[in-house]
Amino acid sequence: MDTLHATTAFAALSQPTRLDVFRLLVQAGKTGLLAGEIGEKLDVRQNTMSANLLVMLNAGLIRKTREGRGIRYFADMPAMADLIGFMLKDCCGGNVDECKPFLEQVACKC
Amino acid sequence: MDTLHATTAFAALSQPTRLDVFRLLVQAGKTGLLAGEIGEKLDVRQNTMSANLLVMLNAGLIRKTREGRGIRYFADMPAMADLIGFMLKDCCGGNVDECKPFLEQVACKC
DNA sequence: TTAATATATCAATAATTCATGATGTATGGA
DNA sequence: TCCATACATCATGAATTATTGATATATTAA
Repeated sequence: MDTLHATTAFAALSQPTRLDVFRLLVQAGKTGLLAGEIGEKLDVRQNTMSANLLVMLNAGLIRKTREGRGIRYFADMPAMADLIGFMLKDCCGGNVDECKPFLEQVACKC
Repeated sequence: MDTLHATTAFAALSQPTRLDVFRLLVQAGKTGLLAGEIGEKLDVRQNTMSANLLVMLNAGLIRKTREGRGIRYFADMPAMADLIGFMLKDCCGGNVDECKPFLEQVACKC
């Protein structure tokens, strides 16, 4: 992870449709979603959705596999973990006490 | 946190100088940094830095307090925790086993 | 092979974002 | 009060990004 990869990823997340797509895929977990399902859920035209999915693919935020006529998309969780790690590297000046309440707030609830 | 706030925050992080600023402030912790110090460390002109700091302020990623002639900036860690929480809401389809390795990767090392 | 379905690509316009020079404002010191 | 320091704002042109209609490609079914 470097600044270029990170800014590209954040740019991909900085557009409402794409952020919605990413959150849907995060919630879908390993099941993922077909491109058509995503477009239908979010009420976005086919070519617009395709362009947005490509932006997210290029940013390394999502992955895809063909499935018959459709293409199934997944959130790339390790990539997201990398991104968060890069952003928060050496956080809080290395002070654990300062950092702890932050970590508790971030922790996943599932 | 909603999609508008989140996309605004990600847009703020999608530009190299601003991402560098945020990471510097994360590392600075509660000490923060003066605007001038930030510009000097990153070799960015005064008005460009001021504009970029304003974008980050408006995005809710950083805070500031006046200190004599200078202005001291800080990363807003609770806001960042909110943002990450919004992005990862109901992650992994609620499946703890699927989620656990992700959490371990994200965990702060300090 | 022909048609239908699912998705991707292309070209073009509209909108947004960026860095910069110039200038304005706030604070502290002489 | 006058000046220097520290930072913010404004206006502008250049570059990037987003959406869309039209079209192309890949897969499956008839």
